[in-house]
Amino acid sequence: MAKSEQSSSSSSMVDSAPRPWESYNTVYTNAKAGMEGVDKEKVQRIVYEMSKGSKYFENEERKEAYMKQKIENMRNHLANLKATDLSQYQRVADKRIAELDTTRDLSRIWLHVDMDAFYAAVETLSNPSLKGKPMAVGSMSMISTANYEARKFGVRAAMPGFIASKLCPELIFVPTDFKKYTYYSDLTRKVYHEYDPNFTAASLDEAYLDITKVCKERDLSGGEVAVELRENVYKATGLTCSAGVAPNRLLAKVCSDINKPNGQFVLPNDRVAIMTFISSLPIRKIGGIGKVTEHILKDVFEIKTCEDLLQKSSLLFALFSPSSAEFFVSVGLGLGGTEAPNVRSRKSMSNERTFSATKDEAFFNQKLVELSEMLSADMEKEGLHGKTLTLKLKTASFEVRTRAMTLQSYIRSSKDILKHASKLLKAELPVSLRLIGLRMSHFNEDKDGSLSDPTQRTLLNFIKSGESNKETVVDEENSDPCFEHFSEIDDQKICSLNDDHENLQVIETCCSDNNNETGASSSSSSSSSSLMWLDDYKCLEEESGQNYKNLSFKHRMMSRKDGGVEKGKGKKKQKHSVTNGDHIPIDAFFTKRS
DNA sequence: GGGGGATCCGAAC
DNA sequence: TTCCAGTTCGGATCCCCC
Repeated sequence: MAKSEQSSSSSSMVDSAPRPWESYNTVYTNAKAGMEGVDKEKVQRIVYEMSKGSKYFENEERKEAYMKQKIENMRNHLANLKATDLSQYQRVADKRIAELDTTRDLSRIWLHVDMDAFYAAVETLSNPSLKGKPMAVGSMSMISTANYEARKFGVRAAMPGFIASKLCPELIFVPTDFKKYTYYSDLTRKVYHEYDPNFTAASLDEAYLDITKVCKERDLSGGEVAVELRENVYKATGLTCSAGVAPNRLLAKVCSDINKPNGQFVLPNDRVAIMTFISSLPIRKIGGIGKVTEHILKDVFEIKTCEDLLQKSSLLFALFSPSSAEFFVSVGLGLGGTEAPNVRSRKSMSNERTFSATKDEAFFNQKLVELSEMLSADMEKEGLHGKTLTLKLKTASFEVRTRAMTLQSYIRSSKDILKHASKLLKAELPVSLRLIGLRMSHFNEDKDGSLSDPTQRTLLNFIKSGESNKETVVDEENSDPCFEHFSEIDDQKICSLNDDHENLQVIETCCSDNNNETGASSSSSSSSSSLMWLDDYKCLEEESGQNYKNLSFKHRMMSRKDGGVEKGKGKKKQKHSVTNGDHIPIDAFFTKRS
């Protein structure tokens, strides 16, 4: 454990000296595997002190103020809700929760594999002298990943190297070598293929496998398959990985993080076990809930765990869009994707480069030439032509701007890209920039003019179209982009057409059953003790000292007195006034400042 | 009023 | 000393045009 040599640790600090770093929340202070026991306050202080006064810091402050305003607006809106509105939203929420719960599929066994500190592990493999030493892959400006020795100092991915270096002066930097990582990634994928030929690679070091079939055929449990697969990955690569086994992908992903590194966790295909597991799970553990969403849910609704998402469901339906609210409650129910995900077609392709801030237009033009050539080459590799070109700029003050144009015809050549990109850039001059990027979207594949895989059409599109036999090329513009999180929910919409719902009772009964049931079991220990999450760390139920089992829906938020809702005023048009029954989309709470 | 383009934000790795 | 990435995708709103 890294010891703080200057100030004492947060637990023993009792003086009232100002500690401004406490409110400087960066992603670096969020717990990540291997970072248990890190002196969070020390990390926060160092990051704060090294960032203070920089343009980056000023931009972070702007973003923070923006988020605070948004939270304030949401609170105001919450206060304006009438009791009648709330009970209406409660009915909507309860109905939806009951519908979602009836569509739960416990028939599949999903496995999520995650290589341990992948880039760092590969580098150590090719240079064993790095073993046991704190090491990061990346440069002084940015780190891609850090090994577990470095994480003990608070060093982690996406942290600038100079800050990491301050946190851990002995830190060894190794430049990134994607060729190497791709080679090892391919080796792991060969192993995955043996267990599920249709596995989904989420990145170079992560994959989802449906192991239902292999479990059945070989009469093995999910945990046994995971053990074997991890051994085979190790044999093939010399690298360790962690695995999570669960009835759906969302839960499998959460599970793979529990016993990292070189461990695994199995969540049984049992409703009670799932509800118990999910109930005390911090919302930030869920893929799709990041820093901002976590902040909003905590500050506005006092939602910290997935159980809270169910208990505050009426408020979520009142203040978020239906799709967001549905996502939140489905998380509260422990639902996730169980069908093999559709093969997705590429939506966009981009590249961008950061450099020292400058106003040099000749330099900008040179960058545009390079980016155009790179983009053109990448598009050629995949046989794509694009119609919409987006120029991305980051100013010296870290403000991000995008400027897009949709052309009459599809283009690919670097000459064409450059011509249009230059036009877009010209309109922004003069400007001091630190990044330029180009993105192409709205593709037309040039192989045969159709999408390569007709199954790319999402179920939602299918349902929405109301046509079951349409064989024409999918119109990408009409496809709903939200199937990533909601595909399973969308599936469920098909069977959620009846209006008479007493199903809530079912949930309450089942949840109260939790009182006497075990939640989850670790494959290593086969322990039947319930797992609790406290302050981002897991512990046994007995350790928590909290009663987490009450999933009752009785705790309803009381409506508060009406108050003025300040609407966003900014570049964009103001939203229409709030009317009864209308949800407020999240961005409506923004008060945009240029 | 709806569709689609433009823009921005959030998230993940 | 160094001084905060790159890529991709989805959600949502605004705005213009038909």
